[in-house]
Amino acid sequence: MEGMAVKKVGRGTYKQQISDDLRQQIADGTLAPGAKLPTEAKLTDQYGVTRGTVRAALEILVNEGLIISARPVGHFVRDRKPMVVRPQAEFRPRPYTPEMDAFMTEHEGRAPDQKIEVSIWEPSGEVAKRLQLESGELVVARRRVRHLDGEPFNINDSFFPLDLVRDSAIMRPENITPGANETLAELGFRQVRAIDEIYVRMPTPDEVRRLELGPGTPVAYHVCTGYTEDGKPVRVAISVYPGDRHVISYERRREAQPDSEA
Amino acid sequence: MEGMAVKKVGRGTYKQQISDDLRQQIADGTLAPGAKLPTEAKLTDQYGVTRGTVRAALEILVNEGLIISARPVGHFVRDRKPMVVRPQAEFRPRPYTPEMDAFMTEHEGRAPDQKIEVSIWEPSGEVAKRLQLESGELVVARRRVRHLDGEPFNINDSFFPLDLVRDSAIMRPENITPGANETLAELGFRQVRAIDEIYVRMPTPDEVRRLELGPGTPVAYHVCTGYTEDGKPVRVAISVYPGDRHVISYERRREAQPDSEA
DNA sequence: AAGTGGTCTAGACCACAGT
DNA sequence: CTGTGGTCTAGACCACTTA
Repeated sequence: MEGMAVKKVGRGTYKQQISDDLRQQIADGTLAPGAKLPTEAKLTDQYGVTRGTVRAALEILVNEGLIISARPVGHFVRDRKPMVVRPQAEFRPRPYTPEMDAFMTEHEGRAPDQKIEVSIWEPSGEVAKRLQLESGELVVARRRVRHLDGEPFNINDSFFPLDLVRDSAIMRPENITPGANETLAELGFRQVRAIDEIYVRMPTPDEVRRLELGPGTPVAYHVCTGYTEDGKPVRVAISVYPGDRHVISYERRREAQPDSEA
Repeated sequence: MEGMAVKKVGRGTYKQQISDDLRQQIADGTLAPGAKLPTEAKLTDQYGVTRGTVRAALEILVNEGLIISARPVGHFVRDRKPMVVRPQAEFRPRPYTPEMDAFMTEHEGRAPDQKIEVSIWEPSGEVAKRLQLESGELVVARRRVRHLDGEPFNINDSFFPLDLVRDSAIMRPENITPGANETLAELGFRQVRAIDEIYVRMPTPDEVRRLELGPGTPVAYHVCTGYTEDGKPVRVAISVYPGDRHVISYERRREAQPDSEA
């Protein structure tokens, strides 16, 4: 039988030994993707520890994103990237076709639910700093969650200084067909420069809620700040990409294959 | 007093209420970066629950990467990006200066420890698939962990089909000054195309060990596959970037500020 | 020596799905 | 109903660092 008793035999704590054992079974296919793990009670017997210890071991695997807990049914091996997602997505720092998302999505499925929430906000410190706002200045937030096949796919929030866009199309919750950047340009704030920052981190509870994330799912956090000719920041776009639903992928041609000599 | 008893008052489980409370204190600066949290015993008193429940709450924050546990000293608010790291790093899909890393690092500090482990491996499924190897074919692995100021900074492993590079400079553990790609080109395998894939996920235990990662630290996982003119894959480079030590950052100029209208 | 967090046990009650 | 995982309690022992 797999999962023999663990007491006194191996190295490390019990929960480590147990999670290592299960992780190995997942890696070598003994526990295939989608397979149901033994119940906590069974694992308790097999390994000869208490339920709490078994749960601690399972929690490790949950936090690694290897298994999920489907509430009163059991634990299951997670489908690694069962994913719809982004084959051949564009990742181009430089303009190719205007109005193209730096992380433009090629969806075979549909992407409905362009519900955009427009509201006036006191900006978070992060946004205020990038827009160089004095304390008390407000921003217009255009917040949306993009969906794909009914599932939340990513977060796409944009922030503009309220002073700049008051009464413009940007403040209306409809989709802006020419694009917010074009609207901004018509208001006299054409962006000529942008700084992109990409962070990798665990999601906030708010992101967990909006994207319906499971445990063990990190996100890529992309902040794009757009500047006008004279260096004034006029727009901050924040995108959040769940790690389990996205692969950033691109292709390079010609000579000089980077990634350094190793 | 902050952290009043939690029983029966708020919504959600106790550990949720407690972690929410602490998270709020971290967000609003009541608990500044680097600050020490109350001991588990104190929190136990303050919230009126058992130590196990307090620990469950703290574990949530640890897994979110908000706090760290410095073993027998206490829990501390994590310094968000206290980081050396990559201001203005290049992120250029296209060649600018040859031999430049797609994720080239600008280090103010030093980057010693270019220890490279060269070994002959049975390739993992991931590598074998990308190199289109038959089962049984071996690869040469050049594995290294780059350090910055003595701390592990990222993983940089390259894999080449053994047949192609046998007895070449690639099999020697020294740094290859002209670059592995140049060496490969001299062997007749000039790369003209590369496919990059970037995943965001939690680290494997192996990565945790090599990079000395703490809990709650996701990684960006970058796979670069290089192809010759006739479409033969000759090189797979795998880089792993800890989320707590890297910011991928780049700047764009000129018109067309992507990131889509929102 | 004292105090910290890390681990484990033993037992209890709950909400929720499927039978 | 039964069985599942989710939560919580109460108490114990340990390893480690610091004073």
